[in-house]
Amino acid sequence: MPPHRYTPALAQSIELAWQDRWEGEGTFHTPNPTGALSEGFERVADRPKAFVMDMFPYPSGAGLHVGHPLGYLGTDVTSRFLRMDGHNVLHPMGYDAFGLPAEQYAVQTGQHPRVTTEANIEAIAAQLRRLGVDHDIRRTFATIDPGYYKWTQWIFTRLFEAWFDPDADGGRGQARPITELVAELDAGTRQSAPGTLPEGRVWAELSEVERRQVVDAHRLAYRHEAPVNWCPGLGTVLSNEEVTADGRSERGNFPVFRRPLTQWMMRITAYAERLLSDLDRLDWSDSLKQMQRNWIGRSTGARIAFPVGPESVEVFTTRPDTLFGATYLVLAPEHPLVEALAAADWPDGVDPRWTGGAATPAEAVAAYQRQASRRSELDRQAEGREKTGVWLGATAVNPLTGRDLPVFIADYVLTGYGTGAIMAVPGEDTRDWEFAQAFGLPVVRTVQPPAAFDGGAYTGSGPMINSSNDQLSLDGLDKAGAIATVTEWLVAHGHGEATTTYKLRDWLFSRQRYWGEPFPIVYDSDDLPIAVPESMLPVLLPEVDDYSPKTFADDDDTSLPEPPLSRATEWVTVTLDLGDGPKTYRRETNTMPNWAGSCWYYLRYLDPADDERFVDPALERYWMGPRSAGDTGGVDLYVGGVEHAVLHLLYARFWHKVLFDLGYVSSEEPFRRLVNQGYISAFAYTDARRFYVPAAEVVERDGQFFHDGEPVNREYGKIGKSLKNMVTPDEMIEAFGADTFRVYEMSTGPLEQSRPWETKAVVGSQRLLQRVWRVVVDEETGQPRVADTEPDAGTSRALNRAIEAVRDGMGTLRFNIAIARITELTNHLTQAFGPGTAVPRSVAEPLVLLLAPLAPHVAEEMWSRLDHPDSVAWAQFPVAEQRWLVDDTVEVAVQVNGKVRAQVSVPADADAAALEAAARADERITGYLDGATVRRVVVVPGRLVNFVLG
RNA sequence: GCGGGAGUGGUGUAACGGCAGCCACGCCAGACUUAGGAUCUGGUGCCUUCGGGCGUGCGGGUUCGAAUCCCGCCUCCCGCACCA
Repeated sequence: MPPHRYTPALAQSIELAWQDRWEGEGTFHTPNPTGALSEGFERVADRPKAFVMDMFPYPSGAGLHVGHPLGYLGTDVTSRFLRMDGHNVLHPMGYDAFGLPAEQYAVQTGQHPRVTTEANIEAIAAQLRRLGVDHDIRRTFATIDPGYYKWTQWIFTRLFEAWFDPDADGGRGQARPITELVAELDAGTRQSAPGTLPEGRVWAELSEVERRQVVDAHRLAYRHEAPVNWCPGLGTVLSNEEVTADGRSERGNFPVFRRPLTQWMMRITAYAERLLSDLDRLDWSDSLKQMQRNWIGRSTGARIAFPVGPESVEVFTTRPDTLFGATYLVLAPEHPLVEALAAADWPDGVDPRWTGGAATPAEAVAAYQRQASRRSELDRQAEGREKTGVWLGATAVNPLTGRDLPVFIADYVLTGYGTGAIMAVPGEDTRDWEFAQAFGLPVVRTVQPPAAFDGGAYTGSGPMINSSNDQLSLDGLDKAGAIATVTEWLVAHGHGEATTTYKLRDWLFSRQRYWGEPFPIVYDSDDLPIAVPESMLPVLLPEVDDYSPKTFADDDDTSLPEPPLSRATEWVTVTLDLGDGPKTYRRETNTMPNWAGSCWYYLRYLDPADDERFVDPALERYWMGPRSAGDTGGVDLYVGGVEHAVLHLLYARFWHKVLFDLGYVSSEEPFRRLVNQGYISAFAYTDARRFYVPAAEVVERDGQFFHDGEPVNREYGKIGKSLKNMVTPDEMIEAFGADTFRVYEMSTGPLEQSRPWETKAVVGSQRLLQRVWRVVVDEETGQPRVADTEPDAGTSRALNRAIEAVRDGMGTLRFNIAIARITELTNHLTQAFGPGTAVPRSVAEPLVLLLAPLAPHVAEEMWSRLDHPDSVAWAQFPVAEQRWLVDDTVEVAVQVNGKVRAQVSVPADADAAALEAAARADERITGYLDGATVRRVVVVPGRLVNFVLG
């Protein structure tokens, strides 16, 4: 074998050497325009900035498999390309390190979570370094660093010290400091939000404590008692986003129960409209935007009040047009008016289906409420959609028909959505139809179904029928017209109003776990919360003897949360001087959810060591600020998994908008462009007993698969230990080198696309790098085999076409295209400049530059051997010369009736007439045209000629 | 059920409405070799009577021309799911 062949061993020694040099020289240090990291900024001052980021990893301890680096490599290639193409590029990395998995792993191993977490971080950092990524490691931090979570706590205090003014910013709504609310309440220029004042009281006459309670109820971070998701198996409560559709925890898959508890909430619902409408301004995939839209769940309709005796029940409906068809009302079992509305006795002759077998309405209600509260979401699912409920013994009145409407409670109406009460229209709603069938309730159709329709509820469109009284007629109108007409009537007569509701709920923010940010909150002698002042931050997580949370049997729904910090009694009770002398306070013992740390980490990369503020505003403007009027600003490219569609990405957008409203950031959105990288899966194999066998040991013969000579069955799935198809980057780097691994991962498809892993195909990428190496370096001497000769025209064309296509592939994250064009160029050079023929330097150098973002180590080595002392990372990326992108002559297809029958070679600038003449001159074409009538000739210069025969 | 996305060789994929399958894996053949899981060269959609014919999930449509645009199906993937 030649002594200087690009073998895995040579690749590895090149890679390790360059990784050391990059670190030693600070090659990837990104200068800030100002402040501590501004050294060297003058070098890049005239460059446009580019902020490229990955969703930072959670250091789990399970180790990386070959799927994990895909996104990291995608941003790395992009970042390196942009740097070479003249940008000041910021490509940082950090670690999301608080949270349940680290804590649970620590519980298993008996180690403090910090110890295991830091070991895991170190392992991932080493793997990332070995991949050759160009992170500016001076900016790396973990969310568990006190210097970081100090500012997470500080941002929490900003949310605590703010309220949402729905009238601000021209009715769009905006966060404002809470002190301004107090001032307006004191001045009498503002009424407190509905439901926040004690019944029948006014602000001016409240006691100091009562006033504080009213103010607390307005805060963006507030305490609230409500049914929450209690997960005994984890010993903590969870947010809606952390509970799966079948009522289990996303982490750990434990059952979740609804229990009323007092918890910290974040008023994300105040931002529902802005979170929804600003999606239109973001460069995100349609599917991701749609997921957020669905989660926010905006629907427009009307609130309608139905009198029930002395009370009034308000319902929300998106179909006020069907009001003439409303034949009963249903309240959620937990609706606050249920007890007040329940009648004392059943009337004579009550339908037995309506009573639940109880002697009185009150008993029926109590029994049904108990049953509903005990049922977990999972049980409801398991029972299917059979409708249950009981009658309250009360009736409402339909404001349009005057008809009596029996009022039921049923668990198919949810407390949390709309008003927790509905008007039931069995003619046009499937759920109401099912309930009406089960309870023998009348059906009135108000939308004319098609003649052939013979189903139950008709949910399609059609003209209104049966919808008139002496004041109003909707008959014959379409849906939109009927909604407008009836809403106008309801408003005019005081029965209701047009309104919008959202599925989005406020974000449950407290967790009863140890391994999270402590709340920067203390309680005074009135048991009311006070924010810890900035000067006393961070509130450090105390050392405790037992950091594991108290967990319970998975299904123990009677258990109550018990935060581990509550057992740190010396920490909980604290004496502080908050401005009125030293007093004793009690610390909040909940911790924040692990989403808190990832809500703002992108900002901290900009100014990682700042102890005076969470980020220097000048740095935020430089890296994140809007570029033009109407631009949201934000990170220029954010790459990560789609699993964060409604968790991290919604929470981070919410915090960012609050920071924007309060004037701390200039950008309106955190992530201007977002791409979800695909997943890498792999084949797995099962033997006759259906057990998985190690995939690496399976051989293929004639389309069949064998393990130890026995036939096995091929499956496809997630890479991991359980399917015995684990492949790690370390193995691949060991066998091929990091550059080959990088090129292979990038060559298998566009970044967004999921793809299978195929180890045997990696050799193709290795061959490519070997061919490039052989084009540039003499395998016998190790010297460059270039000369200052002029390339021929064909080579120049091949080079410039490759440059053009590689640039396009880099910009659109289709690195597979870039690699295919580099391969073509390399193959051309291999053929054109065989052994003994020097390669023109003006071609070899651009080839190395094109390859540099994808295979940076071998590119550095070749660049160096081509006598360039400086890193290729800062070399100028090639720009195509236009004159080589157009051919002198082109091959044009000649079609007859749309079928290609010949090729003719013509000058590239031949006009339509010349092209047609050339086509007619081809003897195969004359054969077709002889004796036929040419009805039409379509000529597209440079592309084709099509003769349409009659 | 609702919403979103995708269906192209044995495989991963590529094609401004204009020559379908670039590039790679695999496979076949050859060269160089003591040897090859190295390297290089050539071939490789299917059928074929060697003229050609057929081919982008299925069926229609628009167009001189459709993988691409439109309509209706089918299949797969993802998200949501008693949200009024």
